[in-house]
Amino acid sequence: MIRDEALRLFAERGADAVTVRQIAAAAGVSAGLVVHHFGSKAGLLEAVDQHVLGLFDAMLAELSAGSGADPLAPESSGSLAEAVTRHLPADSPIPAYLRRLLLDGGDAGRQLFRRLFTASQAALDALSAAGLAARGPDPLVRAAFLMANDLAVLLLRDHLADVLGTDPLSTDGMTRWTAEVLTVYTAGLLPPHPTEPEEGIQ
Amino acid sequence: MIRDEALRLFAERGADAVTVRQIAAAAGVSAGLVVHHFGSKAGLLEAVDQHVLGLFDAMLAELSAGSGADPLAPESSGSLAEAVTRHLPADSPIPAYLRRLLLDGGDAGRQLFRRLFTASQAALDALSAAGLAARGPDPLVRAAFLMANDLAVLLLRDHLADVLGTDPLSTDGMTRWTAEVLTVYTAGLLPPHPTEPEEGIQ
DNA sequence: TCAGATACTGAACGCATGTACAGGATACTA
DNA sequence: TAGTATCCTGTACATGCGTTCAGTATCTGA
Repeated sequence: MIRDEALRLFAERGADAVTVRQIAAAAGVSAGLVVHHFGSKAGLLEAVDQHVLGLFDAMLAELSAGSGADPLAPESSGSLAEAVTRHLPADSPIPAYLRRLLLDGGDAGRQLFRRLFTASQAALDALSAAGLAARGPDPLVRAAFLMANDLAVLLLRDHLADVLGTDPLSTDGMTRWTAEVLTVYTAGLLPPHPTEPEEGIQ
Repeated sequence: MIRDEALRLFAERGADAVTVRQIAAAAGVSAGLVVHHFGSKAGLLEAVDQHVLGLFDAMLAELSAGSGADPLAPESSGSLAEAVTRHLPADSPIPAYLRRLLLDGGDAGRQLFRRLFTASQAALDALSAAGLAARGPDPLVRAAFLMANDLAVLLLRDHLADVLGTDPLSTDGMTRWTAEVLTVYTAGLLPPHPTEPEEGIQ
């Protein structure tokens, strides 16, 4: 499928760096056909954007539905990264495309971010209502902070994998990351007992 | 100066989306001169990369030196965003360029990220030694988490400004953001008293 | 069977790009 | 004042881009 190959290449290199001819070659067709089906490269890009936004909406819906069912599970803190890891194969181009969408994507990116922010606010409110978290002195900023922390994993995936030695979106890496994040969110950064020294790890 | 105009345009639109002719026009010279001075567009890009990396190193050095002097100050938690805000004019293209460097920049980006990660580890160690934070069960991940949270402000600046109504790298926005982050890092997300309901704000 | 829609190709076009180059202007040295 | 290095311009060129288009194959329905 032309659109899937375009999605993969756009995610990998960015839409500007990919030529219509490369997409056509990857899909095993001629460049003319790509334009014939989508009108133009911009049309193709928009089709891919809409496709990914659709997938994402489905994921987000399932995520918030799931958190209603079991708000005590760690993933109900609204972790997009975890939802991505759980619903998508390890080599899916979707995470990278979401990244591009948030960073380059003009209007689609803003739409996506706003939807995420609303979801993050709702998640924080739900946790607060359940007594599992406080909305804090500045709930808007707290919701944004939690969302930004979550997105950072997506945006910095490659760099983090580089320094940590584990892809943070793999099952193992996610577990490791989530455990640490949960520790901080539960008790903050402070040591449990100020007089008792920490064990030195690494 | 040609290099400064290139820096500004690269930061704004990304290196690939800027032409040598645009840079030349912005600097008030001919396209030929740009190539004459820097050999090629790639050479210019490398020169700008090195320039920004140099500026950044100076900032990082001053940051860690400052944290040694007063490790109790909020900014000594190693906040890159705050260092950027403090040392650079509000309309500086440097934050946006750092963003591009981390996201697109191949080798320079990786270098930058590694340097940041090392600094983050050192900051966490220093805070731990001072009894102000724990290295946690997985210090590597904790250092990465703190750094990623910090970088997220840089990477998502525009989107955050959009939903919050304040540029998080402005003085006001930074104050607001830092206060909330410090609250979470100090006490976690949990409400101070489980039975006592939160005040509803917003 | 046959007409018409649809899928598809390959060549061509205009355009913008990075770069090369020949030469003009300017400044510095002797 | 003459020579020379440096700064700088405008033109030109090859390349690769998105897109157009005429034409061919393949499928669909009556």
